[in-house]
Order: sequence, then C-alpha cells, then structure tokens
Amino acid sequence: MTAPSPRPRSARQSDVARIAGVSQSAVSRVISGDAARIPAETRRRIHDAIAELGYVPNPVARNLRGARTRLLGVHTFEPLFPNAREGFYVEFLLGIEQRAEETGHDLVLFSSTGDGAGGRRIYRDETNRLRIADGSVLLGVSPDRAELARLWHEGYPFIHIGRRDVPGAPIPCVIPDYSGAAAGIVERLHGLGHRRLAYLRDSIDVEPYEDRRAGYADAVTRLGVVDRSPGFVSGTAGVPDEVVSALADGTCTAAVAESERVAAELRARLTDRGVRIPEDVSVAVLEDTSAADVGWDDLRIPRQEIGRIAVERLIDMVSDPAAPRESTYVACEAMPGETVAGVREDRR
Amino acid sequence: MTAPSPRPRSARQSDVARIAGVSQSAVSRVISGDAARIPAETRRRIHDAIAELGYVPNPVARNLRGARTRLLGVHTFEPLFPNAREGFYVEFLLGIEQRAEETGHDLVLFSSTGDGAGGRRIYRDETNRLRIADGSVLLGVSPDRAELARLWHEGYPFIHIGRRDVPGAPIPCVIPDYSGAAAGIVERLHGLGHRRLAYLRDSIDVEPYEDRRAGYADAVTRLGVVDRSPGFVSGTAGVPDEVVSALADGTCTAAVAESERVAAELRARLTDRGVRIPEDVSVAVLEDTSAADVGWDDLRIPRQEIGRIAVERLIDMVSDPAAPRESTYVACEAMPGETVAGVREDRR
DNA sequence: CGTCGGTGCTCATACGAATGAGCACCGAAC
DNA sequence: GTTCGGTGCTCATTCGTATGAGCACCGACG
Repeated sequence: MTAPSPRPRSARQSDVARIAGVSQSAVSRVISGDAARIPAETRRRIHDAIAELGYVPNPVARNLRGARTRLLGVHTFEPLFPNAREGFYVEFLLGIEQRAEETGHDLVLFSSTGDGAGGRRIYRDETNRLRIADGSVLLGVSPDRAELARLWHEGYPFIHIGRRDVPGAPIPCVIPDYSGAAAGIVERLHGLGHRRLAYLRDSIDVEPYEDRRAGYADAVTRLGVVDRSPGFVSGTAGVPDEVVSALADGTCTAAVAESERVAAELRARLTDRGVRIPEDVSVAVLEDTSAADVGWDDLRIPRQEIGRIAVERLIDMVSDPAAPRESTYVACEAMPGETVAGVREDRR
Repeated sequence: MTAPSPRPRSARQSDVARIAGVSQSAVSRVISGDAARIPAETRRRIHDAIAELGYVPNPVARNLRGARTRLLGVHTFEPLFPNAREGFYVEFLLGIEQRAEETGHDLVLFSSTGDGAGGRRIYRDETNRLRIADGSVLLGVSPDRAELARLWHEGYPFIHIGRRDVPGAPIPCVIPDYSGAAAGIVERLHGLGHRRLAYLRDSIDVEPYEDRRAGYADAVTRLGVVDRSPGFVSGTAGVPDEVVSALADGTCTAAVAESERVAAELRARLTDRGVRIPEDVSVAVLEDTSAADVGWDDLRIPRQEIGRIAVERLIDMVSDPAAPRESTYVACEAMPGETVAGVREDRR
C-alpha cells in the first residue's frame, strides 16, 4: 500500500451534503451540534456520508468566522532553550502547558526569527505574527520596546512574564515579587542579628533588578539597618574593594548579592582573604540559584506557577477584551541555604 | 492612558482600500508582494493607510486560500514534560525548534487533551486538530493506533519520532537505530573477550524494544557468541535467578540489559552476592541513562538531531505531497561507561 | 376551511484575503 | 486614424464553514 499521493483535496461539507442529499448548511448544523431541528434519520445519513468520505472539518475555515482559535501563543525573544539558561524558559513553559491543557487550548511557539537577523521579532514585514493565536504569553528580554508598545496599542491580548516598563503602554505582566523577596531576606538577616549590610549590584539594568534594589532599600530603611555599600542604588557594579574590606574587618556582617555571578565573585575574594561564609560573613543571593546547586541562601522563583497564572490571566483577557489589564505579582520564597548564619559574636 | 478596550474590530484590507482610494485587491497585491503593476505613488498611499489604521493581515484568512501556514505541529501523546521523564521530550523539542527557526516555521504544541479524559487524541469530535499546521511531528506512545492509521489515510503530512508499526499504514518515522546500537554493544563486549552473554529484557513490548532484541540476536549469531539468557526473545522479563547465578559463577561474563530499570535490579542482586561490576562481570544498558548519571555503559540517543531530522523530513513532505514517505534511521552512539571491562582472566 | 405553530430544512451571506481575468486608458507605431 | 502593447488598476470569484432569515409543508385547532 502506498501513501495516497498526490493528496486528494480533502472532502468538504458540500461533498458530504451532496452524498447525503441535503444542503451544506444542514451538514454544518449537524456537525456543530446545532442540530435541534434535524431529525435522527437525516443526521444518520449525514454521519454516514461523513464516514464514507472521511470528512474532517477544516479548522482554519472554522476560525475565519471570528470564532476563537483556542490557540495561545508563546513568544520568547530568545530561542526557547538557550544553552546558557537551560531549564529557564522550560519551567515557565511547563506551567503554561499545564494550564493550557486544562483549559483546552493549544500552544503556538513562535520560533521563527522573522528575517534571519535581528533576533526574534513580533512584527515581520508589517504583520503581527502573533495574531494566529487568540492571545500570547511573552517571555524573555525584548530587544525592542517599541514593538511591545505597538502590540499593546493594537489591542492584541498578551501578557508578559517578568516586569517590562514601556512608556505610554502599561503592558500587563506576571511579575515575580523580587522586591518583597529582597525585603524578606533583609528581614531574615535582621532577625539573625545583622545590622550592617552591603549590597552588591550586577551590571544589568533591567526592571527585575530595579525591583530588587527597591525592596532592599525599603527594608533597610524600615528596619533601621545600616547599608554600607558605596551608594548601592547608583553605585558601582561588581564587587568593589571597599565592600570586601568592610566584610573582612567586620564593618559589615552580611552581604546581599543581586546575582549569582556577583555572589560567586565575592566568595572568591573573601576566600582569598581567609574570610569564611557563613561563619564570619553571611551572604544571600537575590536570584534563583537552584540550578547551580551550591547552597546559596537565595530565593526561588515559582516559574511553573507563574506560567500557569500567565495563561489564566491571558484567557481572561481573551474572553473579555474589556477586562482590566493589570499586572500580577507572585510571591517568591526565600530559600534558606548554607551561606547565612547568625552574626559573629564579636561583631554584633 | 488606558487599554484600548473594547477592542475595535481590527482593520481589514477593505478599510485600507477605502482610505487609500483603491480596491481591496490592490491592497492585497501590494501587501503580498505581487505589486508589479502598481506604481510607487499608489503603493505609498496604501502603505500610509496601513500605517494609519495599524492594519495587520489576518493569518487565518490567508491560510484559508490554501496557502501554507508555516506552522508545524508537535503532538505529544503525553504531557510535554511529564515529571517522570523530565528532559525527555524536551530534548527532541530543542532540535525541532532549532530547525523550525532555521526554516522560518512556527510550532504548534497540541497540548489540549480533547475531552478531559482518554489521553491526548488527534481527533476530537471527528475533527483532526492537527490540520491547523501544515504538518506535524508526533512523539510519544500513542494509545490508539487506529488514530494513526486514520491520519495516514487522510493524507495529512506527519512524521513520528520513534518506530511505530500500524498495519496497513506505513507511517513515516525517524527512528533511533537501537538495533545497530545493540549490535555495536555486543561487538564491543566480544572485542573485550566476552563470549558468553546474558540478555535481560524489560516487560515492555513496544517496537523500540523489539529493535534492541533483534539487533542483539543478530550480533550474537553473527559473532558466534553464546547467549545464555533463558530464551531472551520470548523469555521472562526482569532478572531471573538463573541469569544472576550464571553471572556469579562465570557461566556468563557479561549482561546486556534492555532498560536501566532492569540493569539497576541486576546490580542490586549481584551486589548481594558479592559480585563486582565491572571487575567480575560487565553490564551494558541499551538505553540512554545519561539522566541518571551512574556511569552505565549505555547508548546515547541523539535526541536533538532526531528532532532536527524529523522537521527536515516533515518539510519535505509538506512541500511535495508526492514525495516518498519512508522512515529514517539515526545512528545511536555506544557510550563507554564504568560498567564494562575486559573479561576476567580466569573466566575466559 | 382558514389559520397558526411547529418541523425540517434551504438560501444567502459573512468572514478576510488571494488571484485570474479583464477593462479603461495612454502613447507609440504603422 | 486604427491597431497594438503596456500600465494601472478593478471585478468577481474562491477558499470552507457558520448562521440569521425564511420558505414549504404538515397537523391541529377553532
């Protein structure tokens, strides 16, 4: 038996109708359940004809009438599984897929680049590629905010995972609450007796880091803790010498690092000076370091849950275009590790 | 600024046409590049109107005319990332995504179950859900071969990852060459001096395991090696006592386990008897055990490459429906580990 | 016997874009 | 001055399905 080629044009409702001796609309009604006034006998004839022809509705044509496609888009601004961040997007996707499955949606992964260069774009030769889907989840760092603004103005339903600020276009996001998590970590250090902290910033200036800084700053002020970083909000990136010295001599008793990269650098510098973590100095990281598995006190981003929530919100937007489009915050758990301890007795 | 809601019905070509003072077809021609006979001035007017209205083509309508959607489907018969097989499908998807990106395709992940129960099905109330995509990659273990047969008879372009035999429907697959890999492992054992082997089968009876058994059986015969498993082809699943004894007393010097599960059981049983791997007995596994990371001599399934090849083949089928639809074999690398060694001197 | 209410459908059109055919006009060539 | 060829579009139709409106028929009721 050989493959049926050249593929015969698939049967359509009109073919079924001809065989069953009814009109195309009768077929349509029977198929789409609106068969209230079609008697069993006719229905049977139609079903027989369907079986005979192996008729299968064309979903594309169905959708044309303005019905929903029940497709949800997933647009990542970088390849879905960049090696550098293995497991990063995938975890969000896991939650997205779960919720999509539960709500009877399929997903469209927008993997095509657009035009070879310039990264993944939403608009390709003036057309919004996302439009096949009823709405889309966006994730990753967009290289081009104007695109997001345009998308928003178009009224297309979408939700962004992670905070993204675009002037003039308050795009709805699902946001890990880095600010609250940072505050929580400061509180924890405070509870352990730490009163003089240092903040280590990375050189990245995107929204999520701003959130961390804000949360840290608030908590420091609120608890009356002293921050000794060299002007952490506008300050230097990386691990300045002053901070290493301050931690070594007890001027500071704990450090809060924005990213694992900075934390690792700090650890190296402290080890050089013979300073131990956590015996001498406590270090917490404001990032999910579970992949590295080195025991940092850090925070956990509930990626799966965030994915689920994003789909949830997206479906709301799709089903009610007039619904409010606000951002949602999702709490991050502070994860105790092996790098935070009570303050050293002689340094209280 | 508030979200533009209720969303205005998006502009269409006829709206653009009205504003630009031309006909809808002129707009269509300009947009779809067939603008040979439209002068620059008119084109400009049309583009201005497009910009003014924020017009965006409706991909669904486009597709209706029979054009390609440039969507490729990915249908998994189980959720994409079942916890039990974490990283299993994902690796295929990685390759699929890469190739899709390179060829300018987007992916549709068919995640919706169909009707709540009964697993993921291709046909939902008599409609082939895959049809939105130009063609689809199927992966996982289908609960229902009749569905595959129907899909094939329909002439829908699809390719299955992993071998799947359906009577009357020679469905095209991309198949890890388990048979060759099993033979390779037997050859390797033979090269190390092993002459009396045992084969341990799992209780699963799907095609991939048949391939392993066939490859093993061929190699054993070809090399004149003795197989001491209790009738491995029709034989008992799991780890029979006879096999453990044969390995312990030197009747057999090496074991080939179909799955990691069986291998792990064997290891436990041998350890109980004080038999060491690989000093006393060599053990190889005919499965990719890289996830477990316990040093088995095993084989590696080039999942990413398989994904890429599947997309490649699928695109061929889509672009030429008359193309032959055969299966493709992909070689698996035998991966040396720490559980195979030369045969013990006194057991040659 | 006329009318009314149901039943069992059909008709016509919409959805949005693509496209073969063809019309109207213009300048040039014979 | 007629024909010819090219330009610049428009017209009409197609894709496959869904759906509001409505037609024809039948039995029942007044």
